[in-house]
Amino acid sequence: MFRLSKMSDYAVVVLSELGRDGTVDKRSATDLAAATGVAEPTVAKVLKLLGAAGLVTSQRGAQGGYRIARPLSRTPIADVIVAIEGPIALAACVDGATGGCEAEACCPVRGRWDPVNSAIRRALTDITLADMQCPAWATPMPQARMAEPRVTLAVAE
Amino acid sequence: MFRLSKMSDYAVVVLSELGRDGTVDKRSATDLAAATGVAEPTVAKVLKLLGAAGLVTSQRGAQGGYRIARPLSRTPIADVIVAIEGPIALAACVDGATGGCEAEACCPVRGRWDPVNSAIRRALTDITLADMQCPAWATPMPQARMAEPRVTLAVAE
DNA sequence: ACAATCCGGACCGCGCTTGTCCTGTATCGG
DNA sequence: CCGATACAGGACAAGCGCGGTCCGGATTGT
Repeated sequence: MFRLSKMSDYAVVVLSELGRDGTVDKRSATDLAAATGVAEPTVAKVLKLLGAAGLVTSQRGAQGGYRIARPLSRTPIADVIVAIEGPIALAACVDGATGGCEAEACCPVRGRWDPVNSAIRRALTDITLADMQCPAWATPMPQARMAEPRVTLAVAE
Repeated sequence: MFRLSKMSDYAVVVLSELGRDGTVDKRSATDLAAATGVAEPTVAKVLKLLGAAGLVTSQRGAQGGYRIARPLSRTPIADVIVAIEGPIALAACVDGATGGCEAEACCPVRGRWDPVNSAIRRALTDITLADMQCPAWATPMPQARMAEPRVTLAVAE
């Protein structure tokens, strides 16, 4: 599988809603939760992470809310994923995984995932959030089709 | 992160060892465990999965062992990942995730991960196991450097 | 100044992945 | 023919990260 966390999915949903057809309105977390159907605390958490990464700006206080920092077409998905999940890397032995594999006989293929990581990084920076927007329902949030055309995409199998 | 499971890493290590400089020798799981430094039960589990996917052939009984089905240059990493982790997909709502998100207000971006999945699939099929082999230590398994040059690869951050 | 409202950080339970072990089966050597 | 070796398949326990929730502090409008 590839287990991109569900949070990143939520982030894309929220950002898409927040930047729908170039809107720069201030939207509250509660409002976004209602519009996207995602639980409110979860939306708040996602927005928090996105704010820390600079993808959205926040306005506190009454009548406050969130605003997108850049248009969707200028926001590669890589940025969203990094904001939610941290640095993109494939290898298991990443960011000091408690002692580095095993002390003895350490990974013979250490660092060999680099070309793979680079390829994926490139793929993810080439696609922006705007590319993920379906022009059809870019306006009133249809919210119709339920659960059939899963994404899955088997490779070889 | 991207959380490619550690098992896939082991699979690459084991396959690389098994197909080192075009060898087609029969190797036992115990032998491979000793050569790679990975725990033997884990090696057995990985080899089992690889065998089910047809990436290695097995010979049971005394003097049995495993053999690679194809040279490393003909084995894209995508095959290995699919063998270990299952179909490659990024979205969270994959393979009937118990009711499909939430019944109501289902993912507004359903299916929008397709271009991302395609791009990653392409990147993973373009790189073979041979590309991950460092020509320098393709021969006697140096097993020297310990734990410094992590893979990590931050994207934007 | 008060109150409504919203952001920020901390916390905890659940599920998955990881790693191991055990039993059964097939093959080869003696 | 029998025993030893080595793979096959499943079940099982532990560790960890994710997901989801809550509460406190800050801020703005009235």
